[in-house]
Amino acid sequence: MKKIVIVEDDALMREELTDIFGKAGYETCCITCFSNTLKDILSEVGDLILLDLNLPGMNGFDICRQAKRRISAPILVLTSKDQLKDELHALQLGADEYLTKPCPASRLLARVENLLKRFSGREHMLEGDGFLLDYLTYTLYAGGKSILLSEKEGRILEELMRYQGEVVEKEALFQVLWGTREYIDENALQVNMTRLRSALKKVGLRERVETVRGVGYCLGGGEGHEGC
Amino acid sequence: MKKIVIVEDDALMREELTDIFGKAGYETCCITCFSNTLKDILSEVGDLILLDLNLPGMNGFDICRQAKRRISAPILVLTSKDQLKDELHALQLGADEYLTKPCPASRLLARVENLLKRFSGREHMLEGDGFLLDYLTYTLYAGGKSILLSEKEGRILEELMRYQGEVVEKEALFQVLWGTREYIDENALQVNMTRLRSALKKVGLRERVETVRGVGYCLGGGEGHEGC
DNA sequence: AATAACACTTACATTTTTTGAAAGGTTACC
DNA sequence: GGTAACCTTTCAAAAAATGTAAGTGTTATT
Repeated sequence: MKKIVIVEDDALMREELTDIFGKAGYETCCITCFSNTLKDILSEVGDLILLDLNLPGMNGFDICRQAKRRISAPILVLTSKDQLKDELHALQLGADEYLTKPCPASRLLARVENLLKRFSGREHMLEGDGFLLDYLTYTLYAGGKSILLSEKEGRILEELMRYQGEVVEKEALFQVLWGTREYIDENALQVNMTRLRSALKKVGLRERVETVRGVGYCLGGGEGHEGC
Repeated sequence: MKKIVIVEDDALMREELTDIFGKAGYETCCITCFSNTLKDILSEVGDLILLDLNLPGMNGFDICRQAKRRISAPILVLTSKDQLKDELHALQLGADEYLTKPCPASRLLARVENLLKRFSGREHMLEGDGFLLDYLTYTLYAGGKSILLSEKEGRILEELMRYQGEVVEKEALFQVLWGTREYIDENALQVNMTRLRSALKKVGLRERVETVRGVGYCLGGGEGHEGC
């Protein structure tokens, strides 16, 4: 049973949505407190996020962008903002569908189903800037190609992607790759980093992994944006 | 450069679309003769199909459904049919997006970009009944899981999927796996078939590969439909 | 129901791939 | 220009994929 996470501040609307999806055979989960919305969304494991943009005291667009970076579930924005520029903005930030209220239940359901279908099999995908990683099999998709990474290569890339734009310390990578820091030669990490870089190069992703001397590594976007 | 296949009977509209996408950096290709539309669509290798539903002398819905079965590119329906039921119908038949005319160029472009992004990395996916196979890396997606198949397992499944519902002869599989029939023990195929089946079972796909005694193997749907 | 032909499964040996150690080269910074 | 940090290549050990072998199960025919 697919689970939908509903992020909507209007209690009445929330009830209606819960009802619609309940009847259609979905499990739902509502976020009702908006003091820590993003964290709450991330901690709920759902198959689709239904997001209102008009949330009390915060920017819905920001939530959309941040959530998209961290989770692989599709985001459907359902909002009363019916301006074209809002739609374009939301889509650009990573929303996968944009519907305006009022919206017939049948359309909503059809679009939800459509999204879920499109994303089926993608539950384990992390999105990077111009590429995708399946972090179960370490399959890397980019530039119309797909290649397999070895476990170590894949695990490194996964970690860098989860903190995209931030610096991941070498210590953290040791922990992730070997579960410990002890008895591991630093060179082992470097060798695997070299291998990852050359794999990335094979699919046209050059110069993505930056070295931060003395600290660790950082996955940058194609060209300078971002920065935590 | 991404290529968009435009299926639209109004010449003026066609010109406008070509212009819009051309300026946005896409390659376009228009189908102008509608005596053999489906075949023409299938023979064009594009990254996205832009489909009008009101085509002379034929049912746009049918085209949508048929095309979806055969190609992996996303289908965007752009039509003047603004009835909700048409939208639902098209989405159900496999359309990936549904927009009604008139549609601002910016919205069209945003949605197209969105679709292309969603489908990037899926160029090498074969669709089965309830599962997907990346036939470059032999990554199998099903039941919310993804696993890697070994080369032989993957190559067998790929072949069976390409002739889904039909019987694939053992001879054909020998050819596909080893490039020849000679000097290969039939048991080698059987062992790999066992391994494939157990891999399928791991992701919840039981009893999919049927044995046709004396002839070969056949990939059936979940339960009885299809048939050569 | 006995037989023979075909299909399936498991264990093991061979080959291939992944991985870390070693050694030498390169780069950034004082 | 010297030093510390990082990168790269090569090689050997460990892990995974694959075929062989041997035995078991199933089906069709008599």
